Amino acid sequence: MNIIYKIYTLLLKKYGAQGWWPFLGIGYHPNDYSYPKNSNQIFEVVLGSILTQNTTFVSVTKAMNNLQENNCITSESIKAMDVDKLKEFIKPAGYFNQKANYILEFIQFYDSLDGTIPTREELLKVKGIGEETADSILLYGYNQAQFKVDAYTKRLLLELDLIDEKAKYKDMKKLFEDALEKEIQDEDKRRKIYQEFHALIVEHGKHNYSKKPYGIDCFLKDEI
DNA sequence: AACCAGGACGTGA
DNA sequence: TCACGTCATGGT
Repeated sequence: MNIIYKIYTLLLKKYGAQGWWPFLGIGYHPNDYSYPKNSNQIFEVVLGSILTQNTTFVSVTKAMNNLQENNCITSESIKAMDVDKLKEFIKPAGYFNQKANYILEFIQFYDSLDGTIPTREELLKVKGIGEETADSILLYGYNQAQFKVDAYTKRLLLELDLIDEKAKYKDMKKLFEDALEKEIQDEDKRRKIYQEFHALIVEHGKHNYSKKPYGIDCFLKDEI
């Protein structure tokens, strides 16, 4: 077992399945990786992916609830509403001016897809979708085996001495994907692990890599 | 009161 | 390419 996969097993043992997505309604379903099931649910994941940029889960949940309570959780309903209303609903998530525009930009792109699955390159051309959001959309929205890297991931890798400071997003993404491809051959099984792994890193990150100095009580340092 | 959150973009060097 | 400022609300 390589070190990356070992980190996954250790995190899973400590925190259990996180059951990320959906944000809304029925809530999280640990060990259920079947979401989303239709176009509206895919769009809901995109909304969450954009709103969650540099913001906390709780703030995004407020924004998502605002949207749902006003029946504005679909791309069609958002297109039909006033932009200022949209900004008002998503305000708790921060950067509401930018994010409102990002959402509208994505809807144009989403309509042009006509139900087909976008490539990562196509997503990256949409204003407001960077590497992490693209991977989030593909991984949790389209159930594609794309590993998502975030700030916690980099801090963890740094603290475990698996990368250096100047490691870039693609370097870290490749580190995880190469390691997990060797361990897990079945792509759909791997995709489920990608989904769970990132959620586990966030959970571990909240506890150990949120405030400096990072990782002082990180149990992974002793186990690896 | 400073710092950070499930980041991305625009700018200048 | 890369370092840096900006975007903004909300919790600790």
